[in-house]
Formats: sequence, C-alpha cells, structure tokens
Amino acid sequence: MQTIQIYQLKDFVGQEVKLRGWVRNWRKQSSKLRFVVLRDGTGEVQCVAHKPDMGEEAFEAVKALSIETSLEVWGTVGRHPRREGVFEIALKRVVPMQVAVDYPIGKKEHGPDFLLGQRHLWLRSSRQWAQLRIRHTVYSAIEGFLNGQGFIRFDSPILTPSSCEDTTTLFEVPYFDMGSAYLSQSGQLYLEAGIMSLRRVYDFGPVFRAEKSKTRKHLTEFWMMDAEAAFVEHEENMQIQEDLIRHIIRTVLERCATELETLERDTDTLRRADAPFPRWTHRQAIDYLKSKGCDIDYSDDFGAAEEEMLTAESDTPVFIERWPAEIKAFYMRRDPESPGLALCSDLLAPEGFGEIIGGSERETDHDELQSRMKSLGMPMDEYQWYLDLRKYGSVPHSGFGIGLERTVGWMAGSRHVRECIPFPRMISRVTP
RNA sequence: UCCUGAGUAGCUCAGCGGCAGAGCGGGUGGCUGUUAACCACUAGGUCGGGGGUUCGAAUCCCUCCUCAGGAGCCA
Repeated sequence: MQTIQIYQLKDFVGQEVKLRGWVRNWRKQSSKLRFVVLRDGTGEVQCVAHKPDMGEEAFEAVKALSIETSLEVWGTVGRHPRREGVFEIALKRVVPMQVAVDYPIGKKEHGPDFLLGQRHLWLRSSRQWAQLRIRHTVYSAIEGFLNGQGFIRFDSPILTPSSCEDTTTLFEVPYFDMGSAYLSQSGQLYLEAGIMSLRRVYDFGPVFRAEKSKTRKHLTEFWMMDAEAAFVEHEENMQIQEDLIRHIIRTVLERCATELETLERDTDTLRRADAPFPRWTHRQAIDYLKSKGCDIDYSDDFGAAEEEMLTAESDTPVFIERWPAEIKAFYMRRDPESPGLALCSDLLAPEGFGEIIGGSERETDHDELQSRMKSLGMPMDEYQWYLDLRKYGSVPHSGFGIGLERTVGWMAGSRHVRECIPFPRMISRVTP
C-alpha cells in the first residue's frame, strides 16, 4: 500500500492508501458514523468512519481523535457522493501519533490579538495556509522574473553603520567596541555598488523600520526585493516594474487556484489587473485630486485616502512619476526638463492595497550628489564609498524596491499585512 | 505622540444603576451523509487594575494598563 499526500488523491481513486497529517475537524453523525477532516500540508480531505465497515475497535480509535491530533490513516480513496470533483477516504484504520488536548483555536471567529498570540498555531488554519502559499508563489515569481532578465542575486548587509536619514526610524544594536550598528531599512545603496560589477543585481531580505506606524499596511520587519540595473533609465525602469508585476499576477493565477478559492479572492479583478499600467505625473495626480475636491498642494505627498482615490477608477496598478524632488530621497536623479522634479515613480496597487513599489533613476554626478548629502548633514566619511561609485566609471542606472507583504496582500485579498508573513512584527508585538 | 473605539466564561460577544447571560469550545447522551453539522443536558466568572459616587456599580466618574482602527510618520 502506498503512502501518499492529499494533493495526489485524484490518481488513487479506488485504491487503498495511507496518509499522514493532522485532524482539522471531526463531526459526529451518529453512534455508527463519524467524519474526520484530515489535512496534511498539501490539502484537506474528508474521511468517513462507518462502524459496520471498519469494526468496533477501529471505530473506537476514531472516536478518540481530537482537533489537531497528528495521525496516520488507512483507507480507500473514493469520490464524494454529492460533490463533483471532491475526493474522500473510506476509513479502515487510524493511528494517532500524538493526541492534541484542548487545542486553543476554535471553529468560530477569534479576535486579532488572540490569534496573533497563537500565531504558531494559527498558521495551520485554511486561510493562513493559503496566504503563506501565495507568499511563496509571489516570492518565487519575482525570482523567476529577475533571473530571466539577467539580474544576479546580491545580498546586501543587514547590519549597517547608519542611515542616510535620521536614526529615529532605525533599530539600534550594540556593536562590540564600535558603538552602535543599525538594522537595514533597504539594501539599495549597496546594490548600486553591485551593478558596477554585475550590471544587474537584486537583493531579497528582511528590512526594518522603527516607525511607530499602526496601520494595516505597516510592519516593523518586512521583506523587500530591491533591484538595481546599470544603463537603465527612468522609462525602462518603470517598464521592468510593470513586466514584473504582471508576471506575478499571471503566476499566482496559474499556480494558486485552490488558495485563491480558499480565500474567496475575486480572480476576475486580478485578471483585469494584467494590462498596461497608466502613468500619471505627480502634478497630474494632484490636479485630479483637486478636481475631486481634495485640499492638497503640488508639494504634498499622498495619504491613504488619496492613494485610494487615485486607483479607484483603475483595474490595474497606477504609476505616479516625477515627484517634487524636495519630498523624495537625495539620491534620485533630477528631471533634466524640470530640475525641481525627481525621476522617480511610486506604483499604487488597485483595490486600496496602496503603494507596493518605489523606484527611481539615480543621480550619477559626483559633485551634485555630494552637495545634496552635505546639505542634509549626512556623515560624509561613512558614505565616501557611495560617492566613490560616481568617481570611478559612473553610469546611468535605476532601481526599485517591492514590498513583499503588500504585494501578497493584494494578490490574496488580505485586509492586513500581518497575515502575509509567518510571524509579523509590529509596534505592539514581537512574540511568538 | 494624537484621535476614536474596545476590554464581561477558554474564544466571540450581549447586558449599560437592582439575581452574571448567550453562542461556540469542554463533558455526557441522541441521530446513517455531515460540511463552523444538528438536538438535549451539564460544568465553567477577580465583569482589565486601582480609586471614587451611590442604599446598591459590569453599568456612572477619575486614573492607569492592554488591544484595535486611523492620523502623524513611512530611501
């Protein structure tokens, strides 16, 4: 008899098999009939325990099962009598590995604080299973796309000497007798060094922000993929981002049908997002918002409400490009046609999921960059290496960073990014 | 840091000045096709902590704590 996994059931109809997993739920129908829902990490299947078929002793073993007990089951694969395309197991025998007593997560609703406190167990529920599998698929789609575009993985350091911004948003860690180091907010500056060797590079890892943000779009530790490419300018940079996002959408739709169904995600909406992305300048966006009655100025950033208005009428994500330079980062190249603007773009996801990518063409001129850094009061000795990149063969280059959890949240239709990472870290939670 | 809301059984919540409640979960029993199964019975309480008002406080007031959503903030 073969030991199989639930995803293989369709190939074993009519055969006796062995499965290993956990009890998701059980239902008692009568003194002679019980249903046990088995999950094994690859899926779920209903097992039918009928006392006259399996015998007194084997049925007693089924009666002793509890939610989340780990076990091995033997039985015959069949088709559900009333559900098309659904399989079930006619049980012959069950052997518990470890009997779970009083599993804390029940079948009814729970609050977020309780569930996050039980995150190590909450991971087992159907929705979390589906979301984490979509996370894996998004991760895998990003890597597949970049590999196909000639990007080389280049791991940026996580411990860094300091920030280019003020250090209040950084997590500080003691570093031997050298004072403090800080957890990285982004590996971008290091990637700019990498492209001068490898032409196109990316990193993919955790980044850390000590901001006291308390919203459904913020985590203090989240995963970001930063890509950087030599000889790529602003327009091509946006094209790469659009191609990447559309590749992610197609990959998730293709590989995660079951997961999306479990989450009751509207896949037509996702499908429609796989189309050319509108590109608005920041000025056009402000004009639009003004026409809708927003009290906003040409030098302003957008709040959550504005972001939603900008994408409300679009099926696809929307690029907002060429922002006022003074509200963007120092390393962004200025627009030659309008020096007050930065050659940058934010990509806003539709359906209210917010900003998922930020990118820009980078400043290439040594003196220009140096003067901006000085005026920001940055520690020039710590960043000499970064200025060196503009002294020894500076080239046009661009890059962008994509937030994994927000992208997963959009794909999965999750209201909160805390469900898009196995163990979320937020302002009021670092455990479990 | 600010604004708003919440904290009552293991969980989700109702009760909002006069006997501490329901559903789920636990336990016991019933039902041959259930899908968060259902039905009956049963056990289960420091009403977030402290202080105050009142004949009487889960309920009103003050204060602190915790959580949520949002704002600010967010290479």
